[in-house]
Amino acid sequence: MTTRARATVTVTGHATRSPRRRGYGELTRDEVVGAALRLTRRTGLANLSMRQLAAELGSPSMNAYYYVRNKDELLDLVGDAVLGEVDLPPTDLAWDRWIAELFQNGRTVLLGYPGVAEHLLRRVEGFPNEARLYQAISDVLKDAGFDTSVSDRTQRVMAYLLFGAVTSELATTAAAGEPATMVFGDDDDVFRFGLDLMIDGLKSRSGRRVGRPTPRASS
Amino acid sequence: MTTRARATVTVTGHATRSPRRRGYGELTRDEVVGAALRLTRRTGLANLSMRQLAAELGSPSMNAYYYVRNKDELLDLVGDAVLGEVDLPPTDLAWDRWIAELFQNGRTVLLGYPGVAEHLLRRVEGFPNEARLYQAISDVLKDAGFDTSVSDRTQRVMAYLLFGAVTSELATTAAAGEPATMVFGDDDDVFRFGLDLMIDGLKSRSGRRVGRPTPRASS
DNA sequence: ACCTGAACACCGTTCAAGT
DNA sequence: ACCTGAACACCGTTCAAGT
Repeated sequence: MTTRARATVTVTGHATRSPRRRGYGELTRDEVVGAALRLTRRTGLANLSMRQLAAELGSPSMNAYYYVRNKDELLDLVGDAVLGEVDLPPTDLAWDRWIAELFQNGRTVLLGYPGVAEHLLRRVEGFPNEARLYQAISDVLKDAGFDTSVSDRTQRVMAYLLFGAVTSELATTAAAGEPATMVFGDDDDVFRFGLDLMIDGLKSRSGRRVGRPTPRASS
Repeated sequence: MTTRARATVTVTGHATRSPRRRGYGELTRDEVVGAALRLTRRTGLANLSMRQLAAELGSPSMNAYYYVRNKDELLDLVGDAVLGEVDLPPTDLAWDRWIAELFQNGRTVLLGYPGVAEHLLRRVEGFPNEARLYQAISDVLKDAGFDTSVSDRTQRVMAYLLFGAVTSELATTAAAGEPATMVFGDDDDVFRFGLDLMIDGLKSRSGRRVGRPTPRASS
């Protein structure tokens, strides 16, 4: 039913242009999302307003609405673009290490965009980069011998852990003076612990495949 | 440093009074929180404004600010009051069943107050009802033979799962027409699955105590 | 001690009007 | 096709002024 095609925004994020004033017709949907990404990195999604976005675009008013139906759609695009920055671990890893690494990559990326994890918790639709990640997880878990019901539930449950952890971590570090001065290197620890708990739980399911390395083929 | 004592709000939630106009000096901090709880049940924390709160209190303007420093403090009180509605499972359960039941209780309660799980993700301070829950979890895990480093991390990680799951579930059911008509009885399934994964992971830690029922004493 | 109501500086969104 | 700027209906918060 969506008329306007949903472009696979692959904005480079930090690389895009600065607040310089635009001429007529020089703006694109990707630049709007790019500006939103920059703003999110700097001040967090919670402090991103359509008016600040206009300022970041060098536009005197609300023409971003020409490229985006409403703010929520913009945030969806931002969220999916951020997911696009999450690298897939090398395919020759054993499934348990692959999963752990993927979600740790996800955490690192999301910590750089305050508020995005929180938004992703409320918006799960089928955006392209999200679909890419979920497909990859499915493949890996299937190769590891888990059936789709296990793999579907695993990815949802790990996403809850990831988004929940990042949201909470960002909130508490922000509450105690912005700089990374905090004692919290143990946030990493806690997240890793949660991941391990789930992975160990998976291993104890479908009994075998506990110690076996199971390196997967390249195709 | 906090001058005004933080009362252990134990508001009954659904039982408190309706929008009738108040006289002079009839308002209390607990009634403010009670009104906020009612509003949250009905329309969610996201749609709770200080002006609507005033209306719910039958007050023509912003006198709620006399009882609450700002909106965030109000939301903290609401959050902790909601946690106060979570019942502790009977102490004669084995630790793994106790944990599972507690978090399922938590999920049920939080699903009744849209937005509260999301708020709790950003605010972890030492409120009384939250402290009660965390203390209870610590005790149970300690009795089960886990050391404090495991138990501390476990409760954080399970809280992430709980708050993340509830936030996501509420968002997707809200996105598809409010009534509980959805096919999602499997939200329960997914959450239970995540809980089991973590509990199984715990069991595979400190090797033994896998099958043993370990009923705990009454003190 | 508690309550009022107007004010300030913001929001998201819409829309006639411009080029 | 794209951009503007004012307008609408909201926000959270503050504060002089009332009782």
